[in-house]
Amino acid sequence: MNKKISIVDIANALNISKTTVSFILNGRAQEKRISEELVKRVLKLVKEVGYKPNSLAKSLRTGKSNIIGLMVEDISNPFFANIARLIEDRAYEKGYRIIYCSTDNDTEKTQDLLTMFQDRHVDGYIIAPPKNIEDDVAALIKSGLPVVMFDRYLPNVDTDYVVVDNQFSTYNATRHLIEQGYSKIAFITFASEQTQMLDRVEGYKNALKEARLKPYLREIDFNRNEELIIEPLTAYLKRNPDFDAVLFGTDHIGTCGLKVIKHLGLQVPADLAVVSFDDYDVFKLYSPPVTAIAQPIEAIADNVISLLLKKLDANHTQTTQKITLSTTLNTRDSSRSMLKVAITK
Amino acid sequence: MNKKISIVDIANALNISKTTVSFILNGRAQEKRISEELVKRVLKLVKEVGYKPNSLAKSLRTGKSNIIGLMVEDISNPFFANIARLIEDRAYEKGYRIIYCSTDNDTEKTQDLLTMFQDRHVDGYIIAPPKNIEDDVAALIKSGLPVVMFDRYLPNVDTDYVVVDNQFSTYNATRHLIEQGYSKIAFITFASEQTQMLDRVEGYKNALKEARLKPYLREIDFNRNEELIIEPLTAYLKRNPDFDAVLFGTDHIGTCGLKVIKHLGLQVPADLAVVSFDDYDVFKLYSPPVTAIAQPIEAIADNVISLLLKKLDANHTQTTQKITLSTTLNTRDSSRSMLKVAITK
DNA sequence: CTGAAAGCGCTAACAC
DNA sequence: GTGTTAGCGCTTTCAG
Repeated sequence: MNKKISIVDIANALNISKTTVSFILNGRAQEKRISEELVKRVLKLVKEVGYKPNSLAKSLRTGKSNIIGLMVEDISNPFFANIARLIEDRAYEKGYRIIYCSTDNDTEKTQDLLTMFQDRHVDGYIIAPPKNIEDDVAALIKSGLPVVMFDRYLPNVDTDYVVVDNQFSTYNATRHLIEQGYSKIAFITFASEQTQMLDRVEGYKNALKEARLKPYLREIDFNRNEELIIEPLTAYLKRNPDFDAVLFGTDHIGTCGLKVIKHLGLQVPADLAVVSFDDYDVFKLYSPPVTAIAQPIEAIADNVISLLLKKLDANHTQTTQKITLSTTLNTRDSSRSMLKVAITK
Repeated sequence: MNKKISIVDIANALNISKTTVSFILNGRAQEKRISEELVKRVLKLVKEVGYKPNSLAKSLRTGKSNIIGLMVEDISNPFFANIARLIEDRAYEKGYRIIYCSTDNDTEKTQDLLTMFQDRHVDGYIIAPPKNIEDDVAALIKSGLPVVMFDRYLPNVDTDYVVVDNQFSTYNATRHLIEQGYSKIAFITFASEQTQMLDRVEGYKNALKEARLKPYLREIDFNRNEELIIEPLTAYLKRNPDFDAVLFGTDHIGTCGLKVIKHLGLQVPADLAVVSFDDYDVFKLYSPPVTAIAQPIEAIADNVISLLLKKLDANHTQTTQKITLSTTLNTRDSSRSMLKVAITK
């Protein structure tokens, strides 16, 4: 029923024109010097009948929607789910609605989604971009749409983004392992050509090079089926029983890694010290607790949304901003030197 | 640039009417007996210039959008995040896009979101309903919109839903604890008047009554700030050192519970046996592994989406369907009788 | 087979 | 101060 009431209906009911109603509803009554009394009558009727302007039509006309499109890699990944949630909250406070989608790191799907967002007249875009999406994003930006990226960025596209200092994070974590006396340190991560992964690999390698140690890098193809991650991981660890420490490149691979370690019956850190990127409950609750690189999720969300809101603001005369936040290495027993662990026991 | 091309442009370019173009684009060329040659020319041009029909305008006209609105309680909760992801996948295969939002169990926010979905001409709704939303959902259904609920349902609204057998699940889990020799069994969960929670409490109570044991129910108010869950939980456990087992009502409270248990230095299951609703990595990886009630996430997602697609289908002459799926109790060491644990060691 | 024209609900010049 | 009117881009009846 509500749905059928249009601005015309309420204009007719009051014997005025829909323009007047439109002005009043859009807060331009003053400006248009519409009598207060009329304004009241209109507002009253609107309340009474529960009239809601059809925002679809509005968007069609204005090109604005108060909706922000958020594209994460995979909403079932805790990192993205948490960020999404925080961004949604912040946006909601400011009167924006968020609609999100998972890109699955699939370029085609992302393009498709981008198109959908675009002709849904989304006002702004927050994207964790998959590969090969440069052109599409560049086109978006060129046509004046506000875009903010996070988690990773596109080196060849000049746009605002919020990322963490991936390179330093793994450098620092690796150094920590070295300082604790480990020397055969593997880095196991997902194969990816995206900035965040490349940087993490880089940081790991740098730390090892500095200490004149040999790197052992294993990149596993991502797969939604966990078995297909666990299997090569198991094989790799079995094939290299002499590793004394391992650094996992993401929370997901870290979790899989723990399963493998548990299954193989390895003692942490005696047989193998462990550090993982991202810090979640699994790591905190594991025995022993796992050292982890914590990303500042709240700060990421805050920065992303305020960057976007700034761009959404009428006077967007600013240049692009690239924000790099730092992570925290939460050291726990999984990576302490075996000596110290023995002592504290 | 793409954005500016409209159906008129392509009609003009070919010197035909936009009607013809529209027909061709909507696969009604045959029906309208448009020459194959023309069809080809149109399609070719469309490809060339990369014309995409503006779906906003299309929706305005047809009232259809091929978009499904999905409202979960909190997207950062793994249960909902996983379901959302699976539903998104299934829908995508069928040509539907999903837009999701978190209701936060906030009635007002949900109403607001519902309105947004509604005038975005969402084709169907998938909702994990918060309380006091009966009227709004009833109105939705009354106006002929397809609605499917999941995780919980509204007893007073006759609609399709997919839930799990909550009552039997906790009954079964509690019985398991009793069989393992535990007798002072607490049930700790979030305060809620929703069907899923009420059923879980009921199942727990029934099992205890059957065994003539006393129930110890503690309902904690939900809070986004984990501290405010951990604190009362800690207090409750400290106040009742004689509990020999505890059943947690959701994954979230289960995770918090583990933190508390770890912090208090309690041995599981010697000091306290543990079972939790929902089965996630944290429980599998904990030492000892935690017995958990696993919800059939894939089946829930499958059923939800196929129910909705069925309703979306033109001939929706069917009555409402209420689907209740069963859970699986994955028994692990956290709830084995202490005797057995000793033996297997 | 194809085209003219109405209209989805709203906004914003432009007139009165 | 208020009303008229022309679209936004598309679908669809109804005439040719």
